[in-house]
Amino acid sequence: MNFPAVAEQIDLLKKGALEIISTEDLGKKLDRSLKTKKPLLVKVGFDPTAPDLHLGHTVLIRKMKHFQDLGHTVVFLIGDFTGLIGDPSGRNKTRPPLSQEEIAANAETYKEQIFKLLDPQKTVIDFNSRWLGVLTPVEIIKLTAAYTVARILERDDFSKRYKNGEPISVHELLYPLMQGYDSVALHADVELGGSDQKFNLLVGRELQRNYGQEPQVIITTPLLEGLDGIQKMSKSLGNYIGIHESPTEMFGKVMSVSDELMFRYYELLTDVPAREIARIKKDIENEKLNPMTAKIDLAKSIIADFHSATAATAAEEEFIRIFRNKEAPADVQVLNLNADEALVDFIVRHGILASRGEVKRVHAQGGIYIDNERPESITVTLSKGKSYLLKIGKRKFYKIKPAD
RNA sequence: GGGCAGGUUCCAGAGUGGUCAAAUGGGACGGGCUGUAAACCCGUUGGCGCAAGUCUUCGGAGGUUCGAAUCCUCCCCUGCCCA
Repeated sequence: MNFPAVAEQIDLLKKGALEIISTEDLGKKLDRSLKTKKPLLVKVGFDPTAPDLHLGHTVLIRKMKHFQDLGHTVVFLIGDFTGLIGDPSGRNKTRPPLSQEEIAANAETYKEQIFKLLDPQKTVIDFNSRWLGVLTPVEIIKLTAAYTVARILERDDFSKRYKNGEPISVHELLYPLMQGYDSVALHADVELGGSDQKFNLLVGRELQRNYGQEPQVIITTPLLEGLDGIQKMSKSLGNYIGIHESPTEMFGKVMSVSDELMFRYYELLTDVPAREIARIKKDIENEKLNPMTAKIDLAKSIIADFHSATAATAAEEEFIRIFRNKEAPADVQVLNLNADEALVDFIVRHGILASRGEVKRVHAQGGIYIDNERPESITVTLSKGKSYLLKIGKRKFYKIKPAD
């Protein structure tokens, strides 16, 4: 394996990374790997719970990919043992233990999702129950002796809970130690994680030192802002783009992102070099480039990652058709009409809008179109045997026609 | 077991006997503008009804009252404190 020069490697690894502890150590490790032709072992831990990844998660996965592209070994570690504790950061709920079957099934789901970005040939999948599950009590005591309570309580969420007099179970304190022990067991050279994982990653360093190993370098990735540009992308906030979404959905969602947030997405969700991003930004400021064009390119790049370049182009054409040319999309949902029916009734019956009141409202605001014209009244009759194009707002299109 | 604070429309959060379908903010939706589903501006945001109006809604069940989200009783749930 031929590795690129160290400086070049660091350049790539730095992009979109929040923090590297330390860049110097990273340089040394890369340098050594270059000389010995031995790839670095890069560890990234994931929860064993059913994954449903969105672009926020891919920031980290992309960083894994960077290591792979540079020829290093990436271990995708499923925390099936630590999952029994549940990382207390966030909430302090103990998780119900998952069965072997569930864990295996979740691992499959993970694979199917991460291999959209990662190279299956170069990805090692491992489970930490392999070594944590066989630790003896003596070994566990040795592990717990390697770290002090005061240090663990430094962790932000622990200290907050402690100060507020909220309960902290003893086993929760073990979580960072167990995760750190993973690094010992794997002899990890590098561990990647989201910025919220910083503390745990640092514990890995300490433990490795304690077990006579060279401490791992840690790289944290930032939390990606959601579509609103303010809160972090999450499923529960509904401000996410899921990696399973259709190209059309993805395209639209990317286009709905503010021009400002677009650059952030460029940085964290594409492999466009930092230099190039800066150029795009400048061109937009100088009005040499239309922000919309840049946003279209971004959307296409993201879609190409999870679908294909062809799908990306198709999504673009569709978008332009609908929003610039204000035409109907290529594939319009077809609804059948077999008897005369008032417009309102038709809309409500098909659940397009929730109630007659809502139809009334939207109509009053000029949001209902039949064959591109605003009907006088919502009680106009749709005649059987005829075809209509119904448009509600800017995005909902329906073709009404008799059943075949 | 005891104490305290709470449970309001999609969310947050006002409202403490009529003027409350319920302030305000967020979100969502619609319109305008635009090379973007950017930004910005305006509007809408319980059901039925063309409307007047009417029905259902403020944790649950009862009750007081001409009238309750607002008062009383019991119950359920959440958070914190004490034991």
